[in-house]
Amino acid sequence: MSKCEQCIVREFSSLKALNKDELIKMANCKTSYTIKKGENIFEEGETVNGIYCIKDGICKLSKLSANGKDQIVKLVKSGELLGQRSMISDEVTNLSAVALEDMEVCFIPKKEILGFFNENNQFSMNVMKTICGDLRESDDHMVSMAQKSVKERLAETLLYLEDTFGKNEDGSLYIQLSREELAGMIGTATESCIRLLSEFNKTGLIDITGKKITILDRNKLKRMAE
Amino acid sequence: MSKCEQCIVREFSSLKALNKDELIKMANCKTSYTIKKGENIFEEGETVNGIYCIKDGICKLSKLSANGKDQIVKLVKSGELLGQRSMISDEVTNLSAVALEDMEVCFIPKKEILGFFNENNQFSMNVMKTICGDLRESDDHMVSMAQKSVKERLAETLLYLEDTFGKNEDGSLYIQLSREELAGMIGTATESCIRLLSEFNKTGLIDITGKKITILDRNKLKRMAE
DNA sequence: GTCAATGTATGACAAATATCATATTTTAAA
DNA sequence: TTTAAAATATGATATTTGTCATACATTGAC
Repeated sequence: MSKCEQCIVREFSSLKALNKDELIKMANCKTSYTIKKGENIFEEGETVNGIYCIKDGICKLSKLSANGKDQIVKLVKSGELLGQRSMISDEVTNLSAVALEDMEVCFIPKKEILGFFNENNQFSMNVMKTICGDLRESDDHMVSMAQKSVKERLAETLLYLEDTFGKNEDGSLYIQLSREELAGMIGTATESCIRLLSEFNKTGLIDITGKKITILDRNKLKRMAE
Repeated sequence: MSKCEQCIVREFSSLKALNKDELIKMANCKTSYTIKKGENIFEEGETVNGIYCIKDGICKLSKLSANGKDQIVKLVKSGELLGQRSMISDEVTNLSAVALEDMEVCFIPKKEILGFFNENNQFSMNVMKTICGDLRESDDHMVSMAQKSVKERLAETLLYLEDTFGKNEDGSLYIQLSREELAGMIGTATESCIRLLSEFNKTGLIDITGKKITILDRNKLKRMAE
Protein backbone atom coordinates (compact mmCIF):
# COMPACT_ATOMS: atom_id res chain seq x y z
CA MET A 1 0.00 0.00 0.00
CA SER A 2 1.50 3.30 -1.06
CA LYS A 3 1.58 6.26 1.27
CA CYS A 4 -0.54 9.28 0.57
CA GLU A 5 2.19 11.68 1.59
CA GLN A 6 3.85 12.16 -1.79
CA CYS A 7 0.69 11.75 -3.85
CA ILE A 8 -0.06 14.37 -6.49
CA VAL A 9 -3.62 14.61 -5.19
CA ARG A 10 -2.38 15.59 -1.79
CA GLU A 11 -0.24 18.29 -3.34
CA PHE A 12 -2.98 19.96 -5.36
CA SER A 13 -6.28 19.34 -3.58
CA SER A 14 -7.96 20.17 -0.27
CA LEU A 15 -6.01 17.24 1.18
CA LYS A 16 -2.93 19.44 1.49
CA ALA A 17 -4.35 20.54 4.85
CA LEU A 18 -4.03 17.03 6.31
CA ASN A 19 -1.17 16.33 8.71
CA LYS A 20 1.05 13.22 8.85
CA ASP A 21 -1.19 11.30 11.20
CA GLU A 22 -4.24 11.98 9.13
CA LEU A 23 -2.44 10.94 5.96
CA ILE A 24 -1.45 7.66 7.55
CA LYS A 25 -5.03 7.06 8.63
CA MET A 26 -6.13 7.78 5.12
CA ALA A 27 -3.53 5.50 3.56
CA ASN A 28 -4.82 2.70 5.76
CA CYS A 29 -8.41 2.92 4.70
CA LYS A 30 -8.12 3.82 1.03
CA THR A 31 -8.80 1.49 -1.88
CA SER A 32 -6.86 1.93 -5.12
CA TYR A 33 -8.38 1.23 -8.51
CA THR A 34 -7.30 1.17 -12.11
CA ILE A 35 -10.02 2.31 -14.46
CA LYS A 36 -9.77 1.71 -18.18
CA LYS A 37 -10.69 4.32 -20.75
CA GLY A 38 -14.45 4.34 -21.27
CA GLU A 39 -15.29 2.73 -17.94
CA ASN A 40 -17.47 4.34 -15.28
CA ILE A 41 -16.23 5.52 -11.92
CA PHE A 42 -19.82 6.08 -10.91
CA GLU A 43 -23.12 6.51 -12.67
CA GLU A 44 -25.91 9.06 -12.36
CA GLY A 45 -28.23 7.99 -9.55
CA GLU A 46 -25.67 5.94 -7.65
CA THR A 47 -24.84 6.56 -4.02
CA VAL A 48 -21.25 7.65 -3.54
CA ASN A 49 -20.09 6.82 -0.05
CA GLY A 50 -16.80 8.64 -0.16
CA ILE A 51 -14.41 10.65 -2.26
CA TYR A 52 -12.29 9.60 -5.21
CA CYS A 53 -8.76 10.97 -5.51
CA ILE A 54 -7.58 11.10 -9.09
CA LYS A 55 -3.94 10.08 -9.19
CA ASP A 56 -3.74 9.82 -12.94
CA GLY A 57 -5.93 10.37 -15.98
CA ILE A 58 -8.87 12.53 -16.98
CA CYS A 59 -12.57 11.85 -16.71
CA LYS A 60 -15.76 13.53 -17.81
CA LEU A 61 -18.73 14.31 -15.60
CA SER A 62 -21.87 14.18 -17.66
CA LYS A 63 -25.62 14.09 -17.38
CA LEU A 64 -28.02 12.35 -19.70
CA SER A 65 -30.66 14.83 -20.85
CA ALA A 66 -34.26 14.05 -21.70
CA ASN A 67 -33.53 14.07 -25.44
CA GLY A 68 -30.97 11.32 -25.03
CA LYS A 69 -27.86 13.47 -25.43
CA ASP A 70 -25.03 13.36 -22.96
CA GLN A 71 -24.18 16.83 -21.68
CA ILE A 72 -20.65 17.07 -20.34
CA VAL A 73 -20.74 19.28 -17.26
CA LYS A 74 -17.08 19.22 -16.32
CA LEU A 75 -13.76 17.52 -16.97
CA VAL A 76 -11.70 16.44 -13.98
CA LYS A 77 -8.00 15.64 -14.05
CA SER A 78 -5.25 14.19 -11.90
CA GLY A 79 -4.69 16.00 -8.64
CA GLU A 80 -8.39 16.66 -8.14
CA LEU A 81 -11.09 15.09 -6.00
CA LEU A 82 -14.33 13.58 -7.22
CA GLY A 83 -17.67 12.93 -5.59
CA GLN A 84 -17.44 15.52 -2.83
CA ARG A 85 -20.77 17.12 -3.65
CA SER A 86 -22.84 13.96 -3.51
CA MET A 87 -21.05 12.69 -0.45
CA ILE A 88 -21.61 15.91 1.49
CA SER A 89 -25.24 16.32 0.36
CA ASP A 90 -26.08 12.72 1.25
CA GLU A 91 -27.73 12.46 -2.13
CA VAL A 92 -27.28 10.13 -5.07
CA THR A 93 -25.01 11.61 -7.75
CA ASN A 94 -26.56 13.83 -10.38
CA LEU A 95 -23.71 13.12 -12.78
CA SER A 96 -21.90 10.14 -14.28
CA ALA A 97 -18.10 9.97 -14.23
CA VAL A 98 -16.49 8.19 -17.20
CA ALA A 99 -12.75 7.82 -17.83
CA LEU A 100 -11.42 9.55 -20.95
CA GLU A 101 -8.07 7.77 -20.55
CA ASP A 102 -6.82 4.97 -18.34
CA MET A 103 -6.99 6.19 -14.77
CA GLU A 104 -5.56 5.58 -11.32
CA VAL A 105 -7.89 6.55 -8.51
CA CYS A 106 -8.12 6.00 -4.77
CA PHE A 107 -11.37 5.80 -2.85
CA ILE A 108 -11.59 7.24 0.67
CA PRO A 109 -14.69 6.22 2.64
CA LYS A 110 -17.09 8.89 3.81
CA LYS A 111 -16.59 8.05 7.46
CA GLU A 112 -12.93 8.95 7.27
CA ILE A 113 -13.58 12.24 5.47
CA LEU A 114 -16.23 13.29 7.98
CA GLY A 115 -13.71 12.58 10.72
CA PHE A 116 -11.28 14.97 9.08
CA PHE A 117 -14.02 17.59 8.84
CA ASN A 118 -14.47 17.42 12.60
CA GLU A 119 -10.81 17.47 13.51
CA ASN A 120 -9.28 19.73 10.92
CA ASN A 121 -10.89 23.06 10.20
CA GLN A 122 -8.43 23.99 7.49
CA PHE A 123 -9.42 20.86 5.59
CA SER A 124 -13.11 21.78 5.90
CA MET A 125 -12.38 25.27 4.65
CA ASN A 126 -10.40 23.93 1.70
CA VAL A 127 -13.23 21.64 0.68
CA MET A 128 -15.70 24.49 1.06
CA LYS A 129 -13.57 26.75 -1.09
CA THR A 130 -13.24 24.11 -3.77
CA ILE A 131 -16.98 23.62 -3.91
CA CYS A 132 -17.53 27.39 -3.99
CA GLY A 133 -15.12 27.54 -6.92
CA ASP A 134 -17.08 24.78 -8.65
CA LEU A 135 -20.29 26.72 -8.04
CA ARG A 136 -18.88 29.85 -9.56
CA GLU A 137 -17.65 27.94 -12.59
CA SER A 138 -21.00 26.26 -12.99
CA ASP A 139 -22.91 29.56 -12.81
CA ASP A 140 -20.57 31.16 -15.34
CA HIS A 141 -20.88 28.10 -17.55
CA MET A 142 -24.66 28.32 -17.35
CA VAL A 143 -24.61 31.93 -18.49
CA SER A 144 -22.40 30.97 -21.44
CA MET A 145 -24.84 28.28 -22.44
CA ALA A 146 -27.76 30.66 -22.18
CA GLN A 147 -26.25 33.70 -23.85
CA LYS A 148 -23.52 32.63 -26.26
CA SER A 149 -23.86 31.16 -29.74
CA VAL A 150 -22.57 27.70 -30.54
CA LYS A 151 -19.64 29.24 -32.40
CA GLU A 152 -18.65 31.34 -29.40
CA ARG A 153 -18.94 28.35 -27.11
CA LEU A 154 -16.78 26.21 -29.39
CA ALA A 155 -14.06 28.88 -29.46
CA GLU A 156 -14.26 29.20 -25.68
CA THR A 157 -14.08 25.44 -25.19
CA LEU A 158 -11.07 24.93 -27.45
CA LEU A 159 -9.16 27.57 -25.50
CA TYR A 160 -10.25 25.99 -22.24
CA LEU A 161 -9.00 22.59 -23.36
CA GLU A 162 -5.58 23.97 -24.26
CA ASP A 163 -5.29 26.02 -21.06
CA THR A 164 -6.39 23.20 -18.80
CA PHE A 165 -4.87 20.09 -20.33
CA GLY A 166 -2.00 21.51 -22.34
CA LYS A 167 -0.45 20.59 -25.67
CA ASN A 168 1.55 17.75 -27.15
CA GLU A 169 5.08 18.46 -28.45
CA ASP A 170 3.63 19.08 -31.91
CA GLY A 171 1.39 21.81 -30.49
CA SER A 172 -1.88 19.89 -30.78
CA LEU A 173 -4.34 19.67 -27.88
CA TYR A 174 -3.28 16.98 -25.41
CA ILE A 175 -6.80 15.90 -24.66
CA GLN A 176 -8.55 14.14 -27.49
CA LEU A 177 -12.31 14.21 -27.42
CA SER A 178 -14.52 12.66 -30.03
CA ARG A 179 -16.62 15.12 -32.00
CA GLU A 180 -19.63 13.79 -30.13
CA GLU A 181 -17.99 14.54 -26.79
CA LEU A 182 -16.93 18.00 -27.90
CA ALA A 183 -20.52 18.63 -29.01
CA GLY A 184 -21.61 17.36 -25.60
CA MET A 185 -19.41 19.93 -23.91
CA ILE A 186 -20.70 22.90 -25.87
CA GLY A 187 -24.29 21.68 -25.91
CA THR A 188 -24.99 21.26 -29.60
CA ALA A 189 -25.60 18.60 -32.22
CA THR A 190 -22.58 16.58 -33.31
CA GLU A 191 -23.03 17.68 -36.93
CA SER A 192 -23.08 21.35 -35.96
CA CYS A 193 -19.88 20.87 -34.01
CA ILE A 194 -18.18 19.15 -36.95
CA ARG A 195 -19.33 21.86 -39.33
CA LEU A 196 -17.93 24.65 -37.15
CA LEU A 197 -14.64 22.81 -36.68
CA SER A 198 -14.37 22.58 -40.47
CA GLU A 199 -15.08 26.29 -40.71
CA PHE A 200 -12.45 27.13 -38.06
CA ASN A 201 -10.04 24.92 -39.99
CA LYS A 202 -10.74 26.65 -43.31
CA THR A 203 -10.42 30.14 -41.84
CA GLY A 204 -7.07 29.27 -40.25
CA LEU A 205 -8.14 29.45 -36.61
CA ILE A 206 -7.23 25.83 -36.01
CA ASP A 207 -5.63 22.95 -37.85
CA ILE A 208 -7.24 19.55 -38.00
CA THR A 209 -5.03 16.60 -38.87
CA GLY A 210 -6.74 13.32 -38.30
CA LYS A 211 -7.87 13.35 -34.67
CA LYS A 212 -5.46 16.12 -33.73
CA ILE A 213 -6.63 19.66 -33.26
CA THR A 214 -4.09 22.49 -33.09
CA ILE A 215 -4.97 26.04 -32.15
CA LEU A 216 -3.30 28.37 -34.66
CA ASP A 217 -4.76 31.78 -33.83
CA ARG A 218 -5.38 32.12 -30.10
CA ASN A 219 -6.17 35.82 -30.26
CA LYS A 220 -8.81 35.52 -32.91
CA LEU A 221 -10.35 32.59 -31.04
CA LYS A 222 -10.34 34.65 -27.85
CA ARG A 223 -12.07 37.56 -29.54
CA MET A 224 -14.57 35.18 -31.05
CA ALA A 225 -15.36 33.70 -27.64
CA GLU A 226 -15.80 37.25 -26.24
CA MET B 1 -31.97 45.79 17.94
CA SER B 2 -34.07 42.67 17.41
CA LYS B 3 -32.90 39.26 18.51
CA CYS B 4 -32.02 36.69 15.91
CA GLU B 5 -33.64 33.89 17.88
CA GLN B 6 -37.11 34.07 16.34
CA CYS B 7 -36.01 35.19 12.90
CA ILE B 8 -37.35 33.34 9.88
CA VAL B 9 -33.83 33.09 8.48
CA ARG B 10 -32.67 31.26 11.55
CA GLU B 11 -35.54 28.83 11.17
CA PHE B 12 -34.89 27.90 7.55
CA SER B 13 -31.19 28.35 6.88
CA SER B 14 -27.85 26.91 8.03
CA LEU B 15 -28.15 29.26 11.00
CA LYS B 16 -30.49 26.82 12.72
CA ALA B 17 -27.35 25.09 14.00
CA LEU B 18 -26.34 28.14 16.07
CA ASN B 19 -26.90 28.03 19.83
CA LYS B 20 -28.22 30.80 22.06
CA ASP B 21 -24.84 32.32 22.79
CA GLU B 22 -23.92 32.39 19.15
CA LEU B 23 -27.24 33.97 18.25
CA ILE B 24 -26.68 36.72 20.78
CA LYS B 25 -23.21 37.35 19.41
CA MET B 26 -24.70 37.56 15.95
CA ALA B 27 -27.49 39.91 17.01
CA ASN B 28 -24.84 42.24 18.44
CA CYS B 29 -22.81 42.57 15.30
CA LYS B 30 -25.49 42.51 12.62
CA THR B 31 -26.64 45.49 10.58
CA SER B 32 -30.23 45.66 9.37
CA TYR B 33 -31.20 47.22 6.05
CA THR B 34 -34.31 48.03 4.14
CA ILE B 35 -33.87 47.69 0.40
CA LYS B 36 -36.40 49.10 -2.01
CA LYS B 37 -37.58 47.24 -5.09
CA GLY B 38 -35.06 47.68 -7.88
CA GLU B 39 -32.13 48.52 -5.61
CA ASN B 40 -28.90 46.54 -5.45
CA ILE B 41 -27.79 44.51 -2.46
CA PHE B 42 -24.45 44.05 -4.16
CA GLU B 43 -23.12 44.30 -7.66
CA GLU B 44 -21.00 41.99 -9.82
CA GLY B 45 -17.34 42.59 -9.00
CA GLU B 46 -17.89 43.93 -5.49
CA THR B 47 -16.23 42.43 -2.45
CA VAL B 48 -18.76 40.94 -0.03
CA ASN B 49 -17.31 40.84 3.44
CA GLY B 50 -20.06 38.87 5.07
CA ILE B 51 -23.39 37.18 4.60
CA TYR B 52 -26.82 38.69 4.05
CA CYS B 53 -29.81 37.13 5.79
CA ILE B 54 -33.03 37.72 3.90
CA LYS B 55 -35.77 38.43 6.40
CA ASP B 56 -38.32 39.54 3.84
CA GLY B 57 -38.63 39.89 0.10
CA ILE B 58 -37.23 38.25 -3.02
CA CYS B 59 -34.18 39.18 -5.04
CA LYS B 60 -32.62 38.09 -8.28
CA LEU B 61 -29.01 37.05 -8.77
CA SER B 62 -27.92 37.92 -12.26
CA LYS B 63 -24.89 38.26 -14.45
CA LEU B 64 -24.41 40.68 -17.29
CA SER B 65 -23.38 38.76 -20.39
CA ALA B 66 -21.09 40.02 -23.15
CA ASN B 67 -24.05 40.81 -25.42
CA GLY B 68 -25.50 43.17 -22.83
CA LYS B 69 -28.30 40.92 -21.62
CA ASP B 70 -28.85 40.19 -17.97
CA GLN B 71 -28.97 36.47 -17.29
CA ILE B 72 -30.83 35.61 -14.09
CA VAL B 73 -28.97 32.78 -12.41
CA LYS B 74 -31.14 32.31 -9.35
CA LEU B 75 -33.93 33.84 -7.30
CA VAL B 76 -33.49 34.02 -3.54
CA LYS B 77 -36.30 34.49 -1.03
CA SER B 78 -36.86 35.20 2.62
CA GLY B 79 -35.36 32.65 4.96
CA GLU B 80 -32.29 32.20 2.79
CA LEU B 81 -28.72 33.45 2.98
CA LEU B 82 -26.91 35.46 0.34
CA GLY B 83 -23.25 35.99 -0.46
CA GLN B 84 -21.90 32.81 1.13
CA ARG B 85 -20.01 31.76 -1.98
CA SER B 86 -18.07 34.95 -2.48
CA MET B 87 -17.34 35.33 1.20
CA ILE B 88 -15.95 31.82 1.51
CA SER B 89 -13.96 31.98 -1.74
CA ASP B 90 -12.44 35.33 -0.81
CA GLU B 91 -13.35 36.50 -4.28
CA VAL B 92 -15.38 39.40 -5.61
CA THR B 93 -18.93 38.39 -6.44
CA ASN B 94 -19.64 36.97 -9.87
CA LEU B 95 -23.30 37.98 -9.64
CA SER B 96 -25.38 41.07 -8.87
CA ALA B 97 -28.23 40.91 -6.36
CA VAL B 98 -31.22 43.17 -7.08
CA ALA B 99 -34.43 43.36 -5.05
CA LEU B 100 -37.60 42.28 -6.88
CA GLU B 101 -39.73 43.62 -4.03
CA ASP B 102 -39.01 45.74 -0.97
CA MET B 103 -36.70 43.76 1.26
CA GLU B 104 -35.51 43.45 4.83
CA VAL B 105 -32.01 42.05 5.17
CA CYS B 106 -29.38 41.73 7.86
CA PHE B 107 -25.67 41.75 7.21
CA ILE B 108 -23.36 39.58 9.33
CA PRO B 109 -19.66 40.36 9.00
CA LYS B 110 -17.31 37.71 7.71
CA LYS B 111 -15.25 37.63 10.89
CA GLU B 112 -18.25 36.50 12.89
CA ILE B 113 -19.19 33.77 10.43
CA LEU B 114 -15.65 32.40 10.29
CA GLY B 115 -15.75 32.25 14.07
CA PHE B 116 -18.87 30.09 13.91
CA PHE B 117 -17.15 27.84 11.36
CA ASN B 118 -14.38 27.18 13.86
CA GLU B 119 -16.58 26.62 16.86
CA ASN B 120 -19.61 24.92 15.42
CA ASN B 121 -19.14 21.96 13.11
CA GLN B 122 -22.81 21.48 12.51
CA PHE B 123 -23.04 25.04 11.20
CA SER B 124 -20.11 24.38 8.83
CA MET B 125 -21.76 21.22 7.61
CA ASN B 126 -25.05 23.03 7.03
CA VAL B 127 -23.34 25.72 4.97
CA MET B 128 -21.48 23.07 3.02
CA LYS B 129 -24.68 21.19 2.32
CA THR B 130 -26.41 24.35 1.16
CA ILE B 131 -23.62 25.17 -1.24
CA CYS B 132 -23.56 21.59 -2.51
CA GLY B 133 -27.30 21.91 -3.15
CA ASP B 134 -26.70 25.15 -5.03
CA LEU B 135 -24.03 23.41 -7.10
CA ARG B 136 -26.35 20.59 -8.01
CA GLU B 137 -29.06 23.04 -9.01
CA SER B 138 -26.62 25.04 -11.06
CA ASP B 139 -25.36 21.97 -12.92
CA ASP B 140 -28.89 20.80 -13.63
CA HIS B 141 -29.83 24.30 -14.74
CA MET B 142 -26.85 24.36 -17.07
CA VAL B 143 -27.92 21.12 -18.70
CA SER B 144 -31.42 22.54 -19.21
CA MET B 145 -29.97 25.60 -20.88
CA ALA B 146 -27.79 23.48 -23.12
CA GLN B 147 -30.27 20.79 -24.07
CA LYS B 148 -33.80 22.12 -23.84
CA SER B 149 -35.66 24.38 -26.24
CA VAL B 150 -36.86 27.83 -25.21
CA LYS B 151 -40.41 26.51 -25.04
CA GLU B 152 -39.43 23.69 -22.69
CA ARG B 153 -37.49 26.10 -20.50
CA LEU B 154 -40.40 28.52 -20.30
CA ALA B 155 -42.75 25.74 -19.21
CA GLU B 156 -40.19 24.56 -16.65
CA THR B 157 -39.68 28.09 -15.32
CA LEU B 158 -43.38 28.86 -14.92
CA LEU B 159 -43.82 25.70 -12.86
CA TYR B 160 -40.75 26.56 -10.82
CA LEU B 161 -42.13 30.02 -10.06
CA GLU B 162 -45.43 28.60 -8.84
CA ASP B 163 -43.78 25.85 -6.79
CA THR B 164 -41.23 28.15 -5.19
CA PHE B 165 -43.11 31.39 -4.61
CA GLY B 166 -46.71 30.24 -4.56
CA LYS B 167 -49.95 31.77 -5.79
CA ASN B 168 -52.16 34.72 -4.95
CA GLU B 169 -55.74 34.06 -3.79
CA ASP B 170 -56.90 34.38 -7.40
CA GLY B 171 -54.53 31.58 -8.42
CA SER B 172 -52.06 33.77 -10.29
CA LEU B 173 -48.32 33.51 -9.70
CA TYR B 174 -47.31 35.45 -6.61
CA ILE B 175 -44.04 36.60 -8.07
CA GLN B 176 -44.38 39.12 -10.87
CA LEU B 177 -41.47 39.33 -13.24
CA SER B 178 -41.34 41.62 -16.23
CA ARG B 179 -41.21 39.87 -19.60
CA GLU B 180 -37.62 40.96 -19.87
CA GLU B 181 -36.77 39.34 -16.52
CA LEU B 182 -38.58 36.16 -17.44
CA ALA B 183 -36.63 36.10 -20.71
CA GLY B 184 -33.49 36.63 -18.64
CA MET B 185 -34.31 33.56 -16.57
CA ILE B 186 -34.84 31.25 -19.51
CA GLY B 187 -32.04 32.75 -21.57
CA THR B 188 -33.83 34.05 -24.63
CA ALA B 189 -34.83 37.29 -26.33
CA THR B 190 -37.66 39.24 -24.70
CA GLU B 191 -39.73 39.04 -27.90
CA SER B 192 -39.37 35.26 -28.05
CA CYS B 193 -40.52 35.02 -24.46
CA ILE B 194 -43.55 37.23 -25.10
CA ARG B 195 -44.46 35.25 -28.21
CA LEU B 196 -44.38 31.94 -26.35
CA LEU B 197 -46.42 33.34 -23.47
CA SER B 198 -49.04 34.42 -26.02
CA GLU B 199 -48.98 30.93 -27.50
CA PHE B 200 -49.36 29.29 -24.06
CA ASN B 201 -52.23 31.70 -23.41
CA LYS B 202 -53.98 30.83 -26.69
CA THR B 203 -53.60 27.09 -26.18
CA GLY B 204 -55.03 27.30 -22.67
CA LEU B 205 -51.90 26.35 -20.76
CA ILE B 206 -51.89 29.65 -18.91
CA ASP B 207 -54.02 32.74 -18.57
CA ILE B 208 -52.58 36.21 -18.94
CA THR B 209 -54.56 39.10 -17.47
CA GLY B 210 -52.56 42.27 -17.39
CA LYS B 211 -49.40 41.48 -15.52
CA LYS B 212 -50.88 38.41 -13.91
CA ILE B 213 -50.02 34.94 -15.11
CA THR B 214 -52.09 31.97 -13.99
CA ILE B 215 -51.14 28.38 -14.67
CA LEU B 216 -54.23 26.56 -15.97
CA ASP B 217 -52.90 23.18 -17.08
CA ARG B 218 -50.07 22.04 -14.84
CA ASN B 219 -49.89 18.56 -16.30
CA LYS B 220 -49.54 19.68 -19.86
CA LEU B 221 -46.91 22.21 -18.83
CA LYS B 222 -45.07 19.47 -16.97
CA ARG B 223 -45.11 17.19 -19.97
CA MET B 224 -43.93 20.04 -22.15
CA ALA B 225 -41.02 20.75 -19.80
CA GLU B 226 -40.07 17.03 -19.90
C1' DG C 1 -6.37 -8.42 -45.19
C1' DT C 2 -11.58 -8.19 -44.97
C1' DC C 3 -15.51 -6.44 -43.30
C1' DA C 4 -18.68 -4.53 -40.15
C1' DA C 5 -19.14 -0.98 -36.99
C1' DT C 6 -18.26 3.42 -35.71
C1' DG C 7 -16.70 8.06 -36.33
C1' DT C 8 -16.21 12.04 -39.34
C1' DA C 9 -17.80 15.03 -43.01
C1' DT C 10 -21.00 17.51 -45.93
C1' DG C 11 -25.33 18.75 -48.41
C1' DA C 12 -30.21 19.81 -48.30
C1' DC C 13 -33.74 21.19 -45.83
C1' DA C 14 -36.72 22.26 -41.74
C1' DA C 15 -37.34 24.24 -37.40
C1' DA C 16 -36.18 27.32 -33.82
C1' DT C 17 -34.82 31.65 -32.47
C1' DA C 18 -33.10 36.44 -32.95
C1' DT C 19 -33.53 40.88 -34.84
C1' DC C 20 -35.73 44.88 -36.50
C1' DA C 21 -39.81 47.50 -37.15
C1' DT C 22 -43.88 49.16 -35.47
C1' DA C 23 -48.26 49.32 -32.94
C1' DT C 24 -50.55 49.24 -28.68
C1' DT C 25 -50.93 49.39 -23.78
C1' DT C 26 -49.40 50.55 -19.26
C1' DT C 27 -46.86 53.26 -16.02
C1' DA C 28 -45.05 57.05 -13.88
C1' DA C 29 -43.67 61.74 -13.81
C1' DA C 30 -44.79 66.59 -14.35
C1' DT D 1 -54.98 65.04 -16.31
C1' DT D 2 -51.63 65.08 -19.69
C1' DT D 3 -47.78 63.33 -21.69
C1' DA D 4 -43.47 61.01 -22.29
C1' DA D 5 -41.29 56.85 -21.32
C1' DA D 6 -41.35 52.13 -20.72
C1' DA D 7 -43.41 47.65 -21.26
C1' DT D 8 -46.00 44.53 -24.02
C1' DA D 9 -47.43 42.64 -28.35
C1' DT D 10 -47.05 41.15 -33.10
C1' DG D 11 -45.48 40.94 -37.98
C1' DA D 12 -41.75 40.33 -41.28
C1' DT D 13 -37.49 38.64 -42.04
C1' DA D 14 -32.71 36.92 -41.29
C1' DT D 15 -29.82 33.91 -38.93
C1' DT D 16 -28.70 30.06 -36.35
C1' DT D 17 -29.11 25.50 -35.35
C1' DG D 18 -31.05 20.85 -35.76
C1' DT D 19 -32.35 16.84 -38.48
C1' DC D 20 -32.07 13.56 -41.99
C1' DA D 21 -29.62 11.55 -45.71
C1' DT D 22 -25.57 9.99 -47.48
C1' DA D 23 -20.62 9.50 -48.37
C1' DC D 24 -16.16 8.70 -46.87
C1' DA D 25 -12.60 7.39 -43.44
C1' DT D 26 -10.92 4.94 -39.57
C1' DT D 27 -10.83 1.31 -36.32
C1' DG D 28 -10.90 -3.10 -34.46
C1' DA D 29 -12.51 -7.94 -34.51
C1' DC D 30 -12.00 -12.06 -36.93
